[in-house]
Amino acid sequence: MGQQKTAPESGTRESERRRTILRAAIDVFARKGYHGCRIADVAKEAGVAYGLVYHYFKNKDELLETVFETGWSGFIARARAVAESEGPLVEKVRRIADVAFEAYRVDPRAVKVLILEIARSPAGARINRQTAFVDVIRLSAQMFTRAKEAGELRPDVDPLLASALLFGSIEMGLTAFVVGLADARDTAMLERAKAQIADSFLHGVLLGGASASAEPVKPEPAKHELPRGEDPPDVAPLKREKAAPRARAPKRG
Amino acid sequence: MGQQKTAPESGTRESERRRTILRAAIDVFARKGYHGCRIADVAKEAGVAYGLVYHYFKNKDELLETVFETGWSGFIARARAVAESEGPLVEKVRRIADVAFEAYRVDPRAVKVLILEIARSPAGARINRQTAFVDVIRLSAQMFTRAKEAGELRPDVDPLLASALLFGSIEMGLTAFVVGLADARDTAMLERAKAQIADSFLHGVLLGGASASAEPVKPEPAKHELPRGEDPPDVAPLKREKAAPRARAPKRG
DNA sequence: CGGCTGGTTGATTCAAGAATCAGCCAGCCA
DNA sequence: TGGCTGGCTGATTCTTGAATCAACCAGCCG
Repeated sequence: MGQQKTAPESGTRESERRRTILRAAIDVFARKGYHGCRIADVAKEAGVAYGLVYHYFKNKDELLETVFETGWSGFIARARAVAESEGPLVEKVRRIADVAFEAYRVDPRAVKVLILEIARSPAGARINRQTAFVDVIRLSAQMFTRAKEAGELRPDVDPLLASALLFGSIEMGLTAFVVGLADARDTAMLERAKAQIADSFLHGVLLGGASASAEPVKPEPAKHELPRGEDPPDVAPLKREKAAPRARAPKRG
Repeated sequence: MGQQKTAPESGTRESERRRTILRAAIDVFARKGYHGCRIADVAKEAGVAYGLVYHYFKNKDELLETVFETGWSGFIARARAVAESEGPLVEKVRRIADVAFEAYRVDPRAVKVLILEIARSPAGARINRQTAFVDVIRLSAQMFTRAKEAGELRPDVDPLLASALLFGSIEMGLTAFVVGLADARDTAMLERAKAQIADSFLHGVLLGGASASAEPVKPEPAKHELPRGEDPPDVAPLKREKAAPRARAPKRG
């Protein structure tokens, strides 16, 4: 009684429908959060019958898990390629930032789900969510260890910590966009953010203080400071969806 | 008809029971996550009848909200005090890192809940969870803006982004402990992490490259590199609790 | 001492929503 | 054309767990 769920057709060409549903899931998760939405929402978003979701995915958890695997595995692969490549640390760090921001550019919703729902919260139980997160950090920690042996790193810098800090910076940088603190439509801002993350990180970590070819990527020196058009949009310019799913009976109102 | 729930006695001396329950909630949330636990778990942990939880808290959400307010407001207050104080940026940044790590030292569980459940996830709907998070970033962004005007910051550094990066680093540094990547019982490691975060961040951001009085706090130059006793504990040394709450009927075999 | 007050109990109620399943229908082969 | 296959449907079932509430008890006051 095998699962005919995966790939009814040839290898990569999994059912069109399955992908539609997955896509819808990403969107809905991004909008309402994993716990804040019901399977019915996903089905509706996909324009598909409720039951069909269960035809393609064992349960809600597997849905999230799949979103995770799909998105994360791609990122890990790219990050690993960079981390294990040859070349100066400076380059690698910049390219890792590239990978992350490119992922965001291509599919912000997916990144949002990855960051908000999966990377942290003990939400979807199943897979090694945390483990996976930890994996990337380990991966890049090795990179730093090698860099350190090669004398590219300040000797007092702990590779593991450095790795954590790099991804912390990247993640929080992205979070700023995800959460709406910064305007994600502002491409220039994205570019600047990416550059600044790599730069800030490197200059603090590299052996030779503020040297090490600071501006290689962006041509403009320092065009605009706070790229958003208006001044700081009060408190939170984020979308602020419906975001109040639970709380059925307010006890004594 | 008013809520006799809060503070049946004098102001600060809220019912002993209430605090017991709150404490239990923090512990259980930290262990299983907000969505992964039932009120019954909290009650059991507190050694208290199920119904009593509802005597002191309107509902599950309010419980999380209270955990949030309790923990976060303290942190914000301290962070604000630092950010708005007089003195060189270097000092302030170091003190902010202090505040965060001190909070962790005092009550790691609470910090875990704050980081994993509240700061990010669209979990507990109610309060401005995200807003609060955003607030701190704004707060420190102002600090950076002023620093920049005072010429303490590289001119090409965006204050908002810098702020995000600082907290990203701090948060991810803490997450490393929260998640078990690093051993939280290793006090030296905590100290080093704190120092390294501030240092790395500053040197990349400050006007004068790698200058600016690097080692003010820690006396030892570079004692141990990877402070954990053993070598990298495979994949994930984290507690790995039960962490598989959902998934009732596995459909077909 | 007897009855009142308010913290405490936990079985019961109830709604949400995950998962199921009995079929429907479109395309295809004989 | 008739019947078969398998993707697809969505009302129905079933489980979970939040929230309620009627009763209980300990101390206290009159």
